[in-house]
Amino acid sequence: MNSGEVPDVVVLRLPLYVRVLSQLLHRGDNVVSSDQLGALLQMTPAQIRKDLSYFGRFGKQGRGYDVKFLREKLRGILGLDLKWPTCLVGVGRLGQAIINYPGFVPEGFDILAAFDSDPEQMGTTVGGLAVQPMSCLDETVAAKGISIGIVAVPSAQAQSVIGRLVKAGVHGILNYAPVAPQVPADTVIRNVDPVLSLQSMTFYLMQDRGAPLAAMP
Amino acid sequence: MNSGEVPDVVVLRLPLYVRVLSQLLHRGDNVVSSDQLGALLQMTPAQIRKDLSYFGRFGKQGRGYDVKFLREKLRGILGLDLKWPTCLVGVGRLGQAIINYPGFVPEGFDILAAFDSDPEQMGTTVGGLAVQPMSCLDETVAAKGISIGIVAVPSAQAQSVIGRLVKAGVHGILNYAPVAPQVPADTVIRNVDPVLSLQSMTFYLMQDRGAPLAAMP
DNA sequence: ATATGTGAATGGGTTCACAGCT
DNA sequence: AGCTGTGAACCCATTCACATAT
Repeated sequence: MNSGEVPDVVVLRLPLYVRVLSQLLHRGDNVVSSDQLGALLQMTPAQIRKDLSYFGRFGKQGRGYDVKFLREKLRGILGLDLKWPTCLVGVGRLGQAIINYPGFVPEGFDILAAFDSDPEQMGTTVGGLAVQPMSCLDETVAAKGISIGIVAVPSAQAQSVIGRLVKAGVHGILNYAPVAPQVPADTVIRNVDPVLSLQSMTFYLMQDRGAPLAAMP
Repeated sequence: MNSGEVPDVVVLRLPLYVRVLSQLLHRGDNVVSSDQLGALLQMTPAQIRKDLSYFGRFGKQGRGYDVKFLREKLRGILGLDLKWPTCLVGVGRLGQAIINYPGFVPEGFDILAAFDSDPEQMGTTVGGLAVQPMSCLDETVAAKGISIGIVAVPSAQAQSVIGRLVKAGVHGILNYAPVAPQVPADTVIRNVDPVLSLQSMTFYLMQDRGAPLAAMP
């Protein structure tokens, strides 16, 4: 077991492992090998074993990993067995889609408050939450112990909103605005940016003209 | 100039450069140095210069880069000066949010068709597009020359929908379903997965308890 | 027999540092 | 003088291969 620093790329892969293990559990599989996991995730068995070795020894030599056990361990390491109080800033079309997305809550990310700077939004309700003005942000974040902020405001406002969230005590930001915001070193930020994804995809699509689709017989 | 293989990480960064250059152009800046770009993107100047060197020599020694010129070059390399016919599969809440998102079209990604397997959706219109049954997929993809598919269906259907898109001739997939789909080697896939992002974030938030926020004086 | 856990080897991306151009 | 372009050095992640456990 390696108790040193864990590479960021490894941490990024852990949730993927948890997800596959959940699927296996659902199917009724009790044991998996790193070979099987590798096939499901399209990665080498060695990488999976190495990744896991940063956190402990979870397998049984000759057998493999107990699905339920490994899943619980990884969930604990990631803190997925906890509730994470979350808030949303920006309740436009995108914000509404986010708050109504049924995938966050079952994973422990409870959106407990919604904010918007538009006076017209005040008094309205989104996903069962009363939309609050930005002036309530500090108080609500403190009162509800909110540690994660989801940012769904226009690009021009994103940086300042993120600054306010951080100042209010939020340490994690999920940003949907197409910008590269600056945050303090002790703040974790993740950007959801489908346009960037598409724009790097087209590079490869361009090369494709006449790519090896299938060898002629 | 290095005409060999370009690392994938470099391609992933190019759209970021384009975006910053667009901002600079908008502000009226005509010239930038790799130092300035590095400060804006929080990366080292050396990395920016190295990245660009894979594609050519775009700067002027002693001066820096002409913003407009570099932006045009990078847009050309990525194929962003082209129109990319795109389709959407899945017009549920998420799909509707995607099709109404105003960020795709101005970047050249035109959603020209929408599909859904739900019979109740047939005949309805989403974002100005008539929702088509899945049986029309092959024909429409061919007829409109669609090369990119956006997948916003439930997890259980995602893999089969992606398979159908690929078979229909689509070479790029933007997948919103929380799964890790398998695609042929000549197909490019990008996953938009905010839950995974949050789940790797909590690992660091957990470590934070008592983290170095500021040194005591 | 079979599959983990892990040092060692490998490979690839980032940073350095300086030659070269303006 | 100032900043790019780039081989070389460095660093870190992945893969290998085998000792080890069941």
